[in-house]
Amino acid sequence: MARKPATRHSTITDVADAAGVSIKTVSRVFNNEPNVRPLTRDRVLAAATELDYHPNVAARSLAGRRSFLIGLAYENPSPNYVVDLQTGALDRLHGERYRLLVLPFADAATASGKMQAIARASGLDGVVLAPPLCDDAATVAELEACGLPYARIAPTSGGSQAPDVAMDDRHAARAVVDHLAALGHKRIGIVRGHVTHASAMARFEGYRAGLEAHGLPIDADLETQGAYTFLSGYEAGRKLLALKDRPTAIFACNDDMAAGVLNAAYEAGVSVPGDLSVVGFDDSNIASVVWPRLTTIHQPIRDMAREATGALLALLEDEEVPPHRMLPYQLVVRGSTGPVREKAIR
Amino acid sequence: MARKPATRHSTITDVADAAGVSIKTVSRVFNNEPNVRPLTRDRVLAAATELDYHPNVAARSLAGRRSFLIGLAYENPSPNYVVDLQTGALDRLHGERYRLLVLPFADAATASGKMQAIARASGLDGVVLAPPLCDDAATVAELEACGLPYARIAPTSGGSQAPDVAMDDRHAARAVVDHLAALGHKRIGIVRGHVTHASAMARFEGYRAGLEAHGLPIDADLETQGAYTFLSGYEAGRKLLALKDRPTAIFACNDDMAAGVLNAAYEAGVSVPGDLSVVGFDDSNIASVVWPRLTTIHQPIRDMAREATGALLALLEDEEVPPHRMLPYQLVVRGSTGPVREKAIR
DNA sequence: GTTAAGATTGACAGCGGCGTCAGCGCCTGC
DNA sequence: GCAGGCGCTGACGCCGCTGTCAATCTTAAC
Repeated sequence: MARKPATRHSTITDVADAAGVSIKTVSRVFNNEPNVRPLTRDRVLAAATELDYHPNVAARSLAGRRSFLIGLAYENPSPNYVVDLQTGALDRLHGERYRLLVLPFADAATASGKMQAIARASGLDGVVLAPPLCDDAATVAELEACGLPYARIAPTSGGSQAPDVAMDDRHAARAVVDHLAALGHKRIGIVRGHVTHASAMARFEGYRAGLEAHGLPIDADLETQGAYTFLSGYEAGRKLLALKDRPTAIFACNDDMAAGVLNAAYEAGVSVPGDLSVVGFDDSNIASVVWPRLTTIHQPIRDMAREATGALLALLEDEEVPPHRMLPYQLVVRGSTGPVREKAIR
Repeated sequence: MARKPATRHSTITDVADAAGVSIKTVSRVFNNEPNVRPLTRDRVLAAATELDYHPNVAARSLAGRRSFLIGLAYENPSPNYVVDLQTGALDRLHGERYRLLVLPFADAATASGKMQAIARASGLDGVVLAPPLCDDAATVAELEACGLPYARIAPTSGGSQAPDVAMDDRHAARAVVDHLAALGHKRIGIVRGHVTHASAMARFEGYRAGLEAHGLPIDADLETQGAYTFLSGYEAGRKLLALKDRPTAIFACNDDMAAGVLNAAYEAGVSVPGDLSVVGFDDSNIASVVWPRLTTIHQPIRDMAREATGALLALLEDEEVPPHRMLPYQLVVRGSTGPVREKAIR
């Protein structure tokens, strides 16, 4: 076996002896149980500090039948997204006893059926599900079936009474159209997101609702399909820019695709934002690294992850949990959008 | 407490009873201990399958005095880097009993002194240290002091006999210069990395060595200091492009800074790669998202993380561990570099 | 056929906590 | 002054598994 530290850590028995109480009382103090006289509590705490006592996680897990481990499951390939997710979850866990296990999956199919095995193998107390995994029926059903508590981030499918934290994709997409319309754009193209992401549909609906609200016609030519990847955005951009009556603005349903559109514009010699305004979605770091920087919707991913983790903790502690929460988004206007040029120069 | 699954999981005793052996024998089978007759082993395995038995992690940890948890500690802010790191570590852990806890730190100062507390609180068996944290003397000393096994990824400071896996930064930087020199560049600027990253020094040395090898003069004006951030790259780029005798190529010591240089070039009306070649380092996804795509050094981050994790596991299992490993890098040539233009047009 | 060295197996004592329940002192109400 | 109730505390039995060590069974050499 591995080399062990020479120092033997003190145990609950040591503390009990030092404080002149029983181990049960020490246990009470460390678990914030009621019915411990303040004086006794202080004695225990003092002894614990003195001995540098820290409860043994494994023993607690074994006796208490809970691991204090929660999983963060996702299948999103974007590093920025993933890190935001993790950061949010860790934010919430900071100072708590719970620890975080990251559970990346290649895709929903991979996750399906394995969730329970993983949860058991790792002894998870609960799971936070990020999109689009949180909308995978099989995965959710599996969790329900084995009774593992979970919370979801920005789910779009219902049918679960687990708590969730979301943002209003539809409304945000609508805000994008409002922004473009205010700049005078009348031909606004869209690069839709991957169909397996339910958010893609919400954004698309918001786009259409926005057009209608501004009295703009809906034109199927302006609606292209992407897959949330840079390449798909690039191709969609080429297609849109090749139209005889091309759009003066393109709304890509995430930043990666918006970056792709930007590239298509460079290639076609279309200047941004002079001849074409481009809007992304997510406010990932890509948005600030391309030129010009992207006008985009800032998704509160980190906040959502934090709140969802909080909801899961509440669930685990048998506290009251609000079933649904909606967090605000933000339209971040940068250099990739500008007023429409009345007479396009070319 | 949290709602518990209605099903009670079977225990080692159940399996032992079903197989007609003692619990110790079951334990032997599940721990791959020697001296179990194949026939017995099969009986145990069959019973375990029948009962859907899975060893209880907490009990194992408590009795075996090891948690099967390893930490991945880093302070690198780049999501791409972080995710590569995690993916590599998880790659190696796949199929093992060990699980991964991610331990992000804001900076080395934050990590220092807390490492031991975290390790104890979470019951870590060992830690994988990523750069630049792995070069933080205080952190390393702390781990040594408390006897916690660890492995390092791409360390540049010595003084530790812990295993490490690295790549040859110096040689890679040298390869960048070779590439540029082969394209005819004679004035090659550099945007150095943050001084706290020891790799920054190695890359800088490689750069200088490359210049010397090609008989190119060393010019202090061409050496600028960045901080591995987009913004610092942008500013360094502006500075270099403002020189009266400006460079025809710029080597930025990471991709973020290279993206910044690209932006500075756009602003200055300098075309890339026509008037200026730009090279990055890391091959993060930024390299493929900017325009033109970056010629860069592909760092085998994922591979290094995988190997370092493997080394740590070997350490934990008391196996033989090669103290140092060096993994190959790769020069990825994309659109941001080209032959020097004899007469710059401007 | 006998015997010592292995190979195989099991009994049992923890690992370090938490849950249960009983014990005891003190306060309240009558 | 007494009974009942509540607040506080401790004894003790697990939780499910691994380490130790002794017991038993094989196997191979003599």
